[in-house]
Amino acid sequence: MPRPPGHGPGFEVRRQKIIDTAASLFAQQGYAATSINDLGRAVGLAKGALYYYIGSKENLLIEIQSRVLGPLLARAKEIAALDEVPLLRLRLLSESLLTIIFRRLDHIWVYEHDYRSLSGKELEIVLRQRSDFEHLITGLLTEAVEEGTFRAVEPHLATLQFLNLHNHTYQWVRPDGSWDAAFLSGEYCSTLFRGFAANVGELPDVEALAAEFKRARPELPLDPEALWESVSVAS
Amino acid sequence: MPRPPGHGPGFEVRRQKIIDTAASLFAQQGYAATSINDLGRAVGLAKGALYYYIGSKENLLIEIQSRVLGPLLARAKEIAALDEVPLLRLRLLSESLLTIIFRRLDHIWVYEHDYRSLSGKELEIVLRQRSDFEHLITGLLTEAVEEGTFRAVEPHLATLQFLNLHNHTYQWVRPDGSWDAAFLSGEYCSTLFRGFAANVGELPDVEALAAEFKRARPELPLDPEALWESVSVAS
Amino acid sequence: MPRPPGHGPGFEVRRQKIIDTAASLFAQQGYAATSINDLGRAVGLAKGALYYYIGSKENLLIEIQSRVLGPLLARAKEIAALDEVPLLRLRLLSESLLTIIFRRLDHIWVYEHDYRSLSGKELEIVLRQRSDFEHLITGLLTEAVEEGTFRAVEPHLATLQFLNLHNHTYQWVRPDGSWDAAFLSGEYCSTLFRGFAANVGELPDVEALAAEFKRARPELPLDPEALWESVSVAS
Amino acid sequence: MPRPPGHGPGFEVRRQKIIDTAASLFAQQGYAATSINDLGRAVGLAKGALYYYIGSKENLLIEIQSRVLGPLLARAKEIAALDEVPLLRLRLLSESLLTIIFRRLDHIWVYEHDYRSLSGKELEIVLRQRSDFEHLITGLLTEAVEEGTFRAVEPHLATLQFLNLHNHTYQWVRPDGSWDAAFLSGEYCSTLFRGFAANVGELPDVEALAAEFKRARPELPLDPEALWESVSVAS
DNA sequence: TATGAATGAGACTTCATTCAT
DNA sequence: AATGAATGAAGTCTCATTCAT
Repeated sequence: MPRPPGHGPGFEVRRQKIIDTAASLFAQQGYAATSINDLGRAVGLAKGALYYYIGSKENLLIEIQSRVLGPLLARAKEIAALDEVPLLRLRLLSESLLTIIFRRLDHIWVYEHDYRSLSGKELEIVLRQRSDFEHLITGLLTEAVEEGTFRAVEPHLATLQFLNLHNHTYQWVRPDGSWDAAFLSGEYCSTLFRGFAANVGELPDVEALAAEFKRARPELPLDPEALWESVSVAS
Repeated sequence: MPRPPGHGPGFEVRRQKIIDTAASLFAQQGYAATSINDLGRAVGLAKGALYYYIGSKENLLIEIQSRVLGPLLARAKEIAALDEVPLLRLRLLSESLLTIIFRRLDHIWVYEHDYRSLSGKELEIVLRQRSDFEHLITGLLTEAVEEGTFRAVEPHLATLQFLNLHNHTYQWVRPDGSWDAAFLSGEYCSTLFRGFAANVGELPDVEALAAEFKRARPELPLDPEALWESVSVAS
Repeated sequence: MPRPPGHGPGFEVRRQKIIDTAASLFAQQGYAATSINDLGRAVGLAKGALYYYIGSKENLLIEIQSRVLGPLLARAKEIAALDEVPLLRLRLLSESLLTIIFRRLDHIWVYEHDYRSLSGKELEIVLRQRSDFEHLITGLLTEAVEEGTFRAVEPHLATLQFLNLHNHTYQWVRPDGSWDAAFLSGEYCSTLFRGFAANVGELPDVEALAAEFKRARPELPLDPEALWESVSVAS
Repeated sequence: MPRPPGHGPGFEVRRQKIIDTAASLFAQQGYAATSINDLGRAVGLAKGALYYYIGSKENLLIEIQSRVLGPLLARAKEIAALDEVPLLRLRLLSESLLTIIFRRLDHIWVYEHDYRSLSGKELEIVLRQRSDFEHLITGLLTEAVEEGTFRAVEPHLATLQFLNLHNHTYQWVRPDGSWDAAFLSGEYCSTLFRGFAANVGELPDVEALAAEFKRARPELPLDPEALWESVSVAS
């Protein structure tokens, strides 16, 4: 959502910093409870100048949502399309999701908490993207059932369990704590895969596969840092 | 936070109805986005009269929080104290939690979403109660590990998985859908217990135990209706 | 446009006074240049209370427009339907229009000046009503041409001349000056009727007819006071 | 209000174009409702540069007013001083006025609508010029009465009728419609002259006189184009 | 018990204007 | 000659709360 033409080189940089600050404030106090004045104070800019950068308060919310959903969906699609067993792809997708949660906890707070503050059209877009993400997971789970790795769990309900487990993490996680995204992903997947398994003894060693994959394909979609940066600055 | 003495008999009844309505509105639009005017319109009372009943807007939030946490904690303590195997107690606790979620989805929305709108002291109380609830679960999970039913999962992390799975349910559940609390509890516990099991083949048949328990002890803590009503009206 | 139910008896009275004051301020400074604060100061009410009465600033404009157009159109329809010669009806209509202009010069200023500040739907309504008014005049002028009293003037252009002459009056008229609506109407009609006449010598003595009509039918549509009051207070 | 000396040759040209654009925008949306940003977008100039040319927003209004009043008054004085019968001079003046209205409808809208947005001193100047214009007309009408062509109409009231008829035209006229300034002038003057005539049968054939005058003196004050251009660019 | 009326702070946003570069 | 950036006042409107009746 680039601003009208005719902006200096510093514009976009500063704009991104303002959105960063907004995400942080919204995460702490909530979108509705954060005033434009608060934001202005936090970034050291008068209200007028603020609007020069942001357009509107709701715009900030939109930007934050797309900062989360953009990289997430892009990454998820890449992973889902890999030529690997479904469990590995689920494991990679889990780690990507948790990585973003760890990396931008404030964005995730806003994403999870305040998406309903969006107005009609923007809300639709966000909801559709969320739905797209869900369907990718459902697809992978269905594959795992069909190939016999998982017992006959209902794919939709299994998807919801996958999402519950991951998406609620933002409520308590501390990015600087002793657990990181890779570890948590291993734990979550361990629980889910055993829980869904047709036969626990026959489950592939997903952690080994994931380690191998990361070693063999270090460039690709496994470092969320690069993707996040690229998307958020360009958005 | 009951009103000073000297109120007619209808006072408390009407007050509870107002809180019900408030919970519904807050759940739909969010606490911050719901005005006292909205509430007045919804209950058919002018603002002056409304304040006679509610004291303040934040008061409503406090009431709603305690309506959820009161019965939940009371129930959970009863269940944790039962003389049954840990897995059955976890299963009963799971169903209680989900039952409340199904029964009072609007309260849960507010509970999950807007607890951070509380001011210092009230927030502390809520957070402590939440922590108490967590510890009950951690205790049961620890028991299951110690008796060898579960493998050596880290109890705290296992607790968080249990809570993630249950607490995020409010985001998508439809109380009038095809799934009920008992079914969902069975599914969640199936996933978690298999996921945590030391040996899946040796897991007790928790569903059978739960059915037997409900048959043998129909009166006590398994019908959340009675408890909810008693607590919410008296609170 | 009555306010939501549940207002005391003084509400409507005060509301009308506020609209009066608004019309006066808008007439002096223009709609866009008059702030709600100005209005609040003028009526001695804080902003909050003001909005309790007015709903929105644009609402004031709508009310003022309808205060003018309501009585005007009602009166004009009555007059056009009278069983009198076209020239008398035109003369009566002229006097009604000028009477309203004299009586509520501030409303007319707003009506003529700021109708374009209305938003889409409300603007449409006003424009349609204006158009209805025009068509009544066109009808009467056409009658006068067809019966041979007027020469073959183009009715549309004749209508526009009638309206130009009357509607621009608000720009300079002083209600407390030496001319009143009846006099000015006589002058305007004298100019127009002679100007349009097929044969000036054969024109009826419209002033005599008007005097006779007022004497014979004093109750009906010739005293704008009553109509104005009734409409404006009830609106 | 020319800028301080030391401007390049293109300065004045560009400045005039900006005022043109401003007149167009003010006419469409009103002076108060048009922002400097709107103007900047319309002329393709950033705000800083805009201020280099315009000085202030009110300045634009002043320029537009004087663009209308300058040529109008100059022309009117020339015409009033002609050695022709009063009715011809009135007819020529009418056509000049309507020609300007047709030619620069947007300027006229601003002129008629927003002159009250001027501050004290500038407003005075405009009002005096308007008054000067009126007096020229009053003079001609008085002549016509004194020479017996017109009946004993009150010159001031007759002037106001003349002005009402002409000045309200901007409200509905379409410059690209089927009527042009000459035609409309003929119609208006026909109505007024017959309306004011002492004896309609003895009125001179003003249309013939006007045609003759235009043929005999094509160079002078009858083509408003030249005058407009000269005045507006030099102002 | 209940109401309508009033308040004043504060919300989001726009805008004319200035100025360093 | 021109720009992008910044300001601060002011604008419209909402809202939790209070209070006389």
